Amino acid sequence: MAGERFNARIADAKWQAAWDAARCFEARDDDPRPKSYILEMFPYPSGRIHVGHVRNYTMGDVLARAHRMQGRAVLHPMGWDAFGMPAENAAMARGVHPGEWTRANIAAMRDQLKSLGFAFDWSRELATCDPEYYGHEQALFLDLYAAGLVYRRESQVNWDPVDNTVLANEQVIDGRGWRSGALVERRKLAQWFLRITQFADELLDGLAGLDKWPDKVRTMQENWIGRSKGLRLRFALADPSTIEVYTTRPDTLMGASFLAIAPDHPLALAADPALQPAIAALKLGGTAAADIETAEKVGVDLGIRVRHPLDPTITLPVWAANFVLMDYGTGAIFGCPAHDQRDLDFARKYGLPVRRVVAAEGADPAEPIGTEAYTGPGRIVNSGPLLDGLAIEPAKAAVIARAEAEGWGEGSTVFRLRDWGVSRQRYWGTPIPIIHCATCGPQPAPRDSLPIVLPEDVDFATPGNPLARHPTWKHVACPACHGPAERETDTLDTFADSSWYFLRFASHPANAPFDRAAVDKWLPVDQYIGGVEHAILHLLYARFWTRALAHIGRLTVAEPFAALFTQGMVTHETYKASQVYSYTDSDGRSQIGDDEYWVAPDEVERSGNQLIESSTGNMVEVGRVEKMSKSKRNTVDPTPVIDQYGADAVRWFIVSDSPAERDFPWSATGIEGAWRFIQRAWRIADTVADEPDLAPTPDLAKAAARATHGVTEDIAALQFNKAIARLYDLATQIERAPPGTRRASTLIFLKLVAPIAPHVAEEAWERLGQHGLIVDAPWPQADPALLIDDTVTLAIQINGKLRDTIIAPKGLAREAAEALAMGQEKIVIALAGATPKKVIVVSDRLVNLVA
RNA sequence: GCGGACGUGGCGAAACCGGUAGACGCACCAGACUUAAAAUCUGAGUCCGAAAGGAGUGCGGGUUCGAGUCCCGCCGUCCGCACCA
Repeated sequence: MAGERFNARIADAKWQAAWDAARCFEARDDDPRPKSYILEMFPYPSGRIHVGHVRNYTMGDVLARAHRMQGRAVLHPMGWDAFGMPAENAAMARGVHPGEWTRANIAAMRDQLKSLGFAFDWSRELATCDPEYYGHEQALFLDLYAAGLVYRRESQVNWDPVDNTVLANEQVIDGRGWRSGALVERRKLAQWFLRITQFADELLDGLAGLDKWPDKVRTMQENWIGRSKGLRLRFALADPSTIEVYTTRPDTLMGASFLAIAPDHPLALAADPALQPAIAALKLGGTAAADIETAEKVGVDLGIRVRHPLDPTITLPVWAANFVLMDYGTGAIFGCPAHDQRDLDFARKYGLPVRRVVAAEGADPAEPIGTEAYTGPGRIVNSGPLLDGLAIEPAKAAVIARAEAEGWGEGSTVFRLRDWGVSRQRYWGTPIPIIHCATCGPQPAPRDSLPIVLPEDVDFATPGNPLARHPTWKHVACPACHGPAERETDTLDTFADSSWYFLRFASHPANAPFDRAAVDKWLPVDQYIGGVEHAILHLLYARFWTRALAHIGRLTVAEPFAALFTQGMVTHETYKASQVYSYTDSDGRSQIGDDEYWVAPDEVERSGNQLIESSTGNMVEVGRVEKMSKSKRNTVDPTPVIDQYGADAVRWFIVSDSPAERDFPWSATGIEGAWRFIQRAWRIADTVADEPDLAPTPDLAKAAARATHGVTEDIAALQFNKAIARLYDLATQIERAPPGTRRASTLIFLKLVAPIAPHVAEEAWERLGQHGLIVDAPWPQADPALLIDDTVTLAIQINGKLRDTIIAPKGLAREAAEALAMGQEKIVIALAGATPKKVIVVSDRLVNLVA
């Protein structure tokens, strides 16, 4: 195709077929070269690929392809996180079976991914909704069960009292069920838990070794696990019983003015029947932390009084309160309004006393607390001889020592981290392999009954879990007594599916979840890439499963992801149109109103210097650049863009400009710019192909070496935007070099481009008469001698302000640099005969004359 | 509410360890080529100012010969919060 434009449509298909035929991207377990496991977080098959996926997988692909050219054995797999709520929502809304919906989505999305030419090892593809996958997950669950890492207890869920169903947090909108609109309440249900807290110390301490993780993610996990030292103490009631409370601020104990317990605390349930309706009202609202924390703090005085452990003459009232949860700690707290904002708000609302017990250094201990709790440092005041005058930390120690000596409490380390509730009252998930028997209790399902497969004939006409109401599925014999029993109808949280998929990619035997030797070869993942929204839950759960499997002897590796990269979101301008209409108001007068609505990018067109909506001609205003979302209609489907510009332009654009960890604004003009560069890269090769092959000029050889060095570093650091800037530079240098001297540099250029834009690189490689595929070509090496410049530009400053620059030999001595600077005409004029008081010379950088 | 980040031209950004702010790209403008357009190439391009010069990295202070970078205090925006994935 000499002299013609690069035809992406033809080239994309041609080279994708060539890579397929050569099975380029299949990883071999017996490959002796150094391994590189590159993994992007696998997608939920929601229907279509969105540009966020394209960004994520392009980043991983560039790295995988570069590593491959650098001579490593690369494992770069892809699969589907295929269980989840949207499939059931589709089933309810459209009557399609979740499995059918999911598999159709997978087929469509796989085609889309293939059209982008990603170097995936498709032979290892998996979908978590396949019994071949989730059966092994059930086996692993039984292993954890046998190791004592699984247990069952009651826990709160969002309950919709109209639909009689459990709601996910996202299905609770402003405290109401999303379908019924009923006020949601918190209700208790027996549920399965994984004992992640047993690994709390390990998971926390293990973060220190993850030096290739972003600091922010490690900090978030640290705070999430939240190891703290505090005091578990008991307040005595009038009768011999006690209420147990946990606090991280035992130093403020003398500031306690009330106790608050969860509305479902045994004492609250045992309170005066007349109070029960008020107590029940405290359970309204969702279980999400943000809902609970931001809801108005309300409570009910239970009429119970407890004695203060440090001063038995003080009695404190016990309240039931909506912000205390039975699931956290002991389900009871002591309120110290002076030094905790939430307690202060509560105390002010109900007229409870506020007693300052901490004062800043030098501040008046009698200074009353206003509307803001004091949480800063200082000394203990108003707390009696035991504590007054102590700093906070010694005061904590003193209270703990006293509690332990007198037997009413003990110091303890607690974690913010709670055990992982994995039960979901839903159909489209991995069935929990447990059988409930009225006589024997819960029994693990027999190994030879795995996989326990989901029934296909289910109905979604009514809310609730279709597994529970299926006529036959749950009825089985008890494995112990063989009497009639019932299967667990809860399914596993989909986070369980994504907690070990990276092991199954490394090794996928039919008769076991994975093979240890193969996993040991490939793990840990050398580079994991995904959205920062997974910084806590998914990454913590995956770390936990890996550690738990190592703990029970199934694995050697303890940490699954050696390096983590969290990429930013793809954003787009939003567009709003307005529709003017007239109506008659309640007084019978005619009025003009206007409705604003969102317009999709492909419905916006330019008309003069005005934007209009194509279908209606309504005026369109450009709104903020925001995360792509269906509600704002600012999403872009990559497929038409690939059809128009080709895979390379899309890949090039999506990793250009914005640093990978930051948000990336997609724009129609941006993709055109990328497309122009792909054409330019082809044009360079096409032109150079017909030229003789003479030695490059020194300048071009240097430019190619600099680009090689820089691009290699930039790709390794996932700084694709910088690599791309260098490639633009090198393209310019090649274009400006004398014809006939640029063949070698062009070949280097193409190799450097290949990981990002592999199709045009192959086409150009072939045009230049090279044998074999460029994906198999070795990565270029930069000659270190070419990276060194013999001249530098020195900045000359007066009082730190730039006055001139000079080109000087590299490594110039400070006296010579100073003399050179002082001799410059601009400097002589600026100094006007004055002698600098001081001269600062930074070698090969600048001379600063301080006047 | 709690936790974590981010903030540099019209826009996306770059700036090694505190040392020439704005590389590279997008958009825009001017020019070349063309009968014309597209494509391509060349150039201008932070702001104020005619220029000399001055100001300038969210805002206010500080450290330093020198601050986008370090410190203190604000403001704004975004993300996560355990049943969304």
